[in-house]
Amino acid sequence: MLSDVDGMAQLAFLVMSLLERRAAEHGLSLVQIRLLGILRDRTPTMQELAGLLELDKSSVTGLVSRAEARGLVSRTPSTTDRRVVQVTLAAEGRRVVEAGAESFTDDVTELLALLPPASRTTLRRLVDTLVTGYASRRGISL
Amino acid sequence: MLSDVDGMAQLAFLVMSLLERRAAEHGLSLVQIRLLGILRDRTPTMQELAGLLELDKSSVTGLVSRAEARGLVSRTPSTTDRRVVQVTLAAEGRRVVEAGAESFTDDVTELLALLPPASRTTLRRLVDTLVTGYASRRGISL
DNA sequence: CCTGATTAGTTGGTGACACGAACCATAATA
DNA sequence: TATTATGGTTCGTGTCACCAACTAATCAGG
Repeated sequence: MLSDVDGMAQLAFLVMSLLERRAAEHGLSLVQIRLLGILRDRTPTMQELAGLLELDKSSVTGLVSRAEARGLVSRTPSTTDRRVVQVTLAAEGRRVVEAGAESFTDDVTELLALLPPASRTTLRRLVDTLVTGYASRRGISL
Repeated sequence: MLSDVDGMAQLAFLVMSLLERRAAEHGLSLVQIRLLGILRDRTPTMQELAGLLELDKSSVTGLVSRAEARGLVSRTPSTTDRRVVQVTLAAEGRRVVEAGAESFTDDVTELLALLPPASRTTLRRLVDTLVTGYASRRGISL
């Protein structure tokens, strides 16, 4: 049996691989699909995106510019602080990220089918505890 | 509570983040630490590495060349097929990957401390089932 | 044994994407 | 009003992804 550490790492690589594959189907990279995922339910500033994606702010500038060039997102200047922009999902971006999410859901469902139903429920609980516990500890909004 | 899908994705991002941070401490990228991790217990060919890392073989050429330039790995020509090279962990590479693995183990241990001991055991079992089940299905050697 | 096909790995080109330093415009503070 | 801090961008540099094309070596078939 895999150790805790190897198990967590291997599972993470596996899930990343599924996500990358689905992102690639829409001509997107992993970080692009993460960006669009974040924008599904909020309109963060560049700084906030940098924090959420754990990237340098200059990386976020490039990432958002390339996504904007493809019509996936748009930048909205703040009305209260002229230094600030908020990033918003464009219609095309929403279409792409929803389609990707749907395919990825199929992949995860198929993966979890390796477990009996009761174990899936147990896993969901444990994963939720880890993710929300970790986010709490780091002061991150999911 | 997070859905199965969001939970798996968030957990994967979290674990990747821990790994990336530890890799960066040794001046390594995620894919570099993955490469060294693979080389801990085998000496694969370039083709095998391409398969394990799910990368184009030209990407593996670059990755191995950069690692070789840093003294982390070395290429050994095959004695049975002059087209083939096998990639081996060098002493420095072994030092780096063991140190990284140790730090990452600490991170994972701390993360799992969010769960009671019985749940950790349960999680390890479930994760093992998923990872080995998936590998079996894909015909992958872990 | 020779020839054509296939394979292993490399090279070159291209674009994405990471970071750090420096910059400009704007906001906040003294 | 002047100074400091902040938000985002630009520029330079290096990694890293893929694809096409290449070279050298191996394999299969006649």
